[in-house]
This record gives sequence, C-alpha cells and structure tokens, in this order.
Amino acid sequence: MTVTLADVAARAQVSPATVSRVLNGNYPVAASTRERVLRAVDELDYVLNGPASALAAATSDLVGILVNDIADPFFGIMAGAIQSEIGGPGGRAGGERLGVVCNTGGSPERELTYLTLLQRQRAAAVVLTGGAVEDAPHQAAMAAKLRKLADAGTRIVLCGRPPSPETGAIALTFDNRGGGKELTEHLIGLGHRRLGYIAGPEERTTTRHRLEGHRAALAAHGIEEDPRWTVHGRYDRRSGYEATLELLRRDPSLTAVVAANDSVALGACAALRDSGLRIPDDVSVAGFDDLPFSIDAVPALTTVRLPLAEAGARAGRIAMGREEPPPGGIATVRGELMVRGSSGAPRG
Amino acid sequence: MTVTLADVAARAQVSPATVSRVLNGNYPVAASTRERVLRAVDELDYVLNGPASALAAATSDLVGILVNDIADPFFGIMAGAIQSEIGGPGGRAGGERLGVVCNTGGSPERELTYLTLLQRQRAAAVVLTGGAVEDAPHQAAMAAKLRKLADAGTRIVLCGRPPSPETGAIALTFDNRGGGKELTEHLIGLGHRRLGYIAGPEERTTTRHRLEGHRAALAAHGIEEDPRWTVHGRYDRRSGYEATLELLRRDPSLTAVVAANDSVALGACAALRDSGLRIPDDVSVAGFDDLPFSIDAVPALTTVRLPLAEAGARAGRIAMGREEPPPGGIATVRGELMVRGSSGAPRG
DNA sequence: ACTTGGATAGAAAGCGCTTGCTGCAACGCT
DNA sequence: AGCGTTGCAGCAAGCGCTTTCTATCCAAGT
Repeated sequence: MTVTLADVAARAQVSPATVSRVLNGNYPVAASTRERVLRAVDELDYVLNGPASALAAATSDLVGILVNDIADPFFGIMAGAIQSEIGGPGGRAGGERLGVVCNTGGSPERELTYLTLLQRQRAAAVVLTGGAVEDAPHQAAMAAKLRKLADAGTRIVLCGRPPSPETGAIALTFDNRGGGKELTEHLIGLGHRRLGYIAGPEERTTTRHRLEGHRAALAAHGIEEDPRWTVHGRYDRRSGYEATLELLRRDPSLTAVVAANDSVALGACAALRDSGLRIPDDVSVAGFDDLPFSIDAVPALTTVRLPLAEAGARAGRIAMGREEPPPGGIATVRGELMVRGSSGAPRG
Repeated sequence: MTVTLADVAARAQVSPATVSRVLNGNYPVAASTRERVLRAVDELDYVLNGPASALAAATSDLVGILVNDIADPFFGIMAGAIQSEIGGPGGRAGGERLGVVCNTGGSPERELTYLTLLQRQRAAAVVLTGGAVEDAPHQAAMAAKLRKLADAGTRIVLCGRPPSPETGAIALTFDNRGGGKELTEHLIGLGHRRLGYIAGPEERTTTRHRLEGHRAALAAHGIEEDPRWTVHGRYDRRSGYEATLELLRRDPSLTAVVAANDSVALGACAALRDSGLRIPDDVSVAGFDDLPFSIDAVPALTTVRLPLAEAGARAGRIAMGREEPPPGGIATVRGELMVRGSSGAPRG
C-alpha cells in the first residue's frame, strides 16, 4: 500500500534503523549510506508517517496558534508572523514543524477544546494570542490546562495577552493600558473634554486595559467621566457604527470618540458621517492597533500602533526555543501613538 | 508518567479495548460499563494520545486549510468559515477534528511543503483556498501531490480556486472572469472609455481571470485597450498606491481605475487623493471582493462581492463529507456587483 | 601481532492505541 | 432440554516508527 520505512530500507539495502537515522540526522551515518538511503526515499517517493514517528519519539512537530478571530487582520498579522518563525515551510530545513492556527472565535469553550485537541496531538508548543476572557472559572480552567500542557513538555507562549502567573508561561504583553492612556492624553492635549469611549466586549483583558488607560488619562487631567460616555460592543465595525449612534444620542455634545480598535473606529467614522458630522472638525476619532487599512480612512486614523508582526515573530521564536525568553518570562511590548488626520482640536 | 488507556482500563476494571470503544463510540458497550469508564477517564483526567490512535487507526483528525495570506481578511474570512464547519470545537460532538490553517504566503514551495507536512500527518482532508500559481512545473508538482494525497484517502477541496481536472478534487470556483467583466461593464455604462487596470501578481489564476473579464468587457464594447493602462502589482494597498501613481504618470487622462482587489483599490484611492484628484468626480475607482472595510472607504467602494463565508462553509462541509459535492465535482460561485460611491460618470 | 576504541550498522523492544476474532453468558426458539 | 442467537467484553496482533543495546570493522596504540 503506502510506502513505509521498511520499504525504503529494503531498497537501500540497509536496516530500518539506518533509514530513520538518516531522516532524522541525529546519528552518524556514513556519507555513502546516507546517499543511498536518500536516493531510495526519492525513488519511492516516501513520506514519513507523522503519527507513527510522533508515537515512537513521544514528540510531535505540531505547534498550535490560538487566535480569537482569524478574519481580523489583528490576529492574521500575528499568526502569520508566528507561523513564519515556526519554520514549517520557509523556515530553515531540519526542524520542519507544522504551525497550525486555530480560531476560537473568542469563545472560552472553543479555546479550551482546542487546547485539549492540541494536548491530544502532543503539540510541541502553543502560542495564545490576543486578550483573554476574564471569567474566573474559565481562567482557572485555562490555567489548569496550560499547566498540564507545560508539564507534558509543551512550550507555552502568550502573545499580546497578559501573563498567567500560575502557569509559568512566557508572556509578551501589549501595553494596552499605556497606549490607551497616551491616546486619550493626546486628545485631551488637543483640548477635548467630553470624550466618548467605545469599549470592546466586557470581561476581556484587552477591553479592560484599554479602558483603564483611557480613564487614567481622564483622571490625570481632572476630567470627570460621565458614565454615559462609555458603551461596550464587539470588536468590529458594525458595533462601532451602532455604538457611535448610541453615544451621540446620549450626549450630542461629545467632541471626540475613542474606539477600542481600528475596525470599531472605522464604524464610528461612518456613523459620524452619516449623522452629518465632520471628522475631525466636529468630532475627533481615534482607534487602536494601527492595522494596515487605518491609514486609508478619510481622514487617516489617529491610533496606537502595536508591533504585531514583530511581537508575533518573537513569540514564534521563543516557542521554537530559538530565542531566549525575556527575563522573568514576561516582557511588555509598547505601542506607539500615531497622530493622523482623524484627530484635531475641538470646535470653538 | 502521563495517563494511558491502560491506566483508565485498570481503574475502570475493564480491558483497554473496552475503553477505546467507549471513547470512540463505534461499538456496543453496556451503559453501566460505559459510565464506569467515563468516570475513570474523568478522574484520571485522561487525554487520548492522538498520534498513537492515528497510527493504529490509520486515520487522523487533522484537516488542513491552505491560505495565501493569513493577514488578508479575504483568506481570514474563508478560513474562519471553513474551520467552523470542520467542527473542531464548536462543531457537534463526536468527530472532533482539528482544522489547521497554514499560511503559504503565496509561495509555491511553501504550498508544496505544507502539503507534504499534511500528507505526513495523514490529514483527513485538505482545503486549498484562493488563486493558484500558474507556473507549469509547479502546477504539475501540485497535481501529483494532490493526487497522492487523494489516493491516500485525504479528501481535497478547492475553495476559490480553479478546478484541477487531473486530481479529481472538488472545486468551488469563484467566477472572477464574470465578476471582472460585470464590473468593467458598469464603468463603461457610466461612460468611461479610458480605464486603468491594476492587476495582481502575474502567473496567478485570480489575476488572470479578473483581467480577462475586464478585457472582455472592453472588447465587447469596442474599446481598444492601451497596453499602458495595465500595471501589475501585489494584492496589497501599497502596491495599489504605487501602481496608481504609475498609471497616472503614463496617462493622466484616465477616468477610472479598476483594481485587482479592495486593498489595492484603497491604495489607489489614497494615491488619487494625494494627487489632488477627487473620487469619483475626477476618477472612478473599483475594487473586488467586497471585504468588510470596503464600505468604509470614502467614498464607499464599488466592488464585486464574493460570498467568502458561504463558500468557505460549504467547502468545509464538503471536506467533512457532510455535504454532497456539486455535480461533476465543480461549482462556480458568482460574485455580485456592488455599486457604491466610488464610481460615477466621468467628467465632461 | 594484539588490544583498544571510534565509527557505523543492525536487532529488537517498545510507543499507546485499534480492531478482528474469540469467549462466554443469558436469551429465545423448536 | 438442546441449540443457535444476541450482546458484551477481552485477547492479542499489529500500526510504522525510534532508540537502546549490541555487533562489526578497521585504524591506531603499544
């Protein structure tokens, strides 16, 4: 049926053990023998049986990448960067690993299930990207699962997610709080005093941190926040559109709208325009992440750039054991304020 | 060390065979026994060893999803839809499969390598999304690889990619040619006679088909095309920006720019604006795909909507054997012209 | 010339699971 | 009462690889 190691061995007139060693390159094999084996492999078009070798070697070459929403470039960019470092194809030869990205859709259950699936596959490493859900039971379950994975030898890396002290996982965290604060301070510096905030879904670390940064900026400048100025929604444009309309309804005198991310900001822009308001003359808008399309908004979006690709690449390297983890296993990745046309001084 | 089937069997006082059967649910087991086993599984926190079971059963629960660019929502949307149908988490219990998306970056070698990796893992199915590279040797290599995978029992589905007759793979193809034609006809109908075209990378089916549609429309209306009106580039905004500048340099009298996709169109819009031209008053712009952000361009982008999520979902179901393949194994998915603000009658 | 040791290659014992086949009650039939 | 069924459970033989341990060969050491 399918070609096996034994077939190759027979053809190359060596033992299966030798073929295995040639293929793994972890044991001295005479050059002439090696060549004979490789020729046989080629002639028979042999492909190693992954499951069998994983079973025997008790290690697999799978690396899992968990993302909240694969259709969102925020995750796509990170996943792409991680995967390209994982090696798989494109990486240097040798450790050819299969970087697989799994889309949780932001659902806690799916997150856990994927982790189990990866555990079942005995994944070599797992990278979790983006914010975490802040539900206590779920966090406990996650921590337990991660610990179990780690105990089984799976390397765990968090990319753009807060540290999980209990699990000892390496974490590259985005400084969402700092970025949010800086962004709002920029707006305050421009003269804004009544700022609406469109937050992401509740019970999410990213949502909370960005909002905290926003509020910290307000507090630092003695601006008392009106509870009506905050609306929660999803991380998509539609949600931004609706939330903006709601914000405008609650307080038409707002002079700025800060969005949880760029997609939401785009929706906000659309809603403002549809309401006959000009940006930034009537209302300033700010996003977060600086995804590629943000610069194409009209006017271009003021936002906080997160080095997604760089962070992803680093996370990938750490997951592969090709880069030293940061001291303490935790590193904070800062964002950079990008001031563009969507923010300006308020009227009057 | 780690818990094995045998441990569970011992604890439940049954044979390993029985545990396996309970877990797979493909053999009658007395209810009381089943319950005892499940309790033991739970108590020991047992997780099946994937490689071992794949080896023994000669089947795996991996399903590969190949995409050209994971950071591009075009692929992200399809991949998400496919993955959610693959089941994995979220799907109904039972056939819990791991849908893994692999990012080829549009590179032929990586595409092939991923296929080999999936073959090595004995993937249950593989879905290839998006356009194919039109290099003859590579196509032959791909066909051979796909055939081999198919022979090994892996189901192959092409989503948004032209059929590959040699391989007998199921194909859900986008009607890029038809969409391109319709789009350009819309522009011609508006009165445009000098249309620039920003094509995607050469040697790509998607690029060629869209361009052919564009040219067919021109030909059908007796418009002779100036070779200077076509520029090739990548499928990203940057490329669209540069190509537009080039187009303008070559022929400043163009009244419309048709882009290979929405991202490119966005770049085109930016270039036009930066050149002091208004859209659509001075120059009309059209994209392709209708990605979520297209409606947020200012003015909103005229484009062709491709039912990415629907097609992906269907491809996923077919890959899982949960839906009948289309008759003949090939289905054409049409796009829908979305006329919006970025296209209008030319000046004068 | 004889021992020693380095360099290769082979034999064989699993890795943890699945599954065809066998075993054995309890059951219903004539 | 005798016997074929039916329903469950266990035995044991692998699945295709890796890896430890052993065997062999030859160059070098004394």
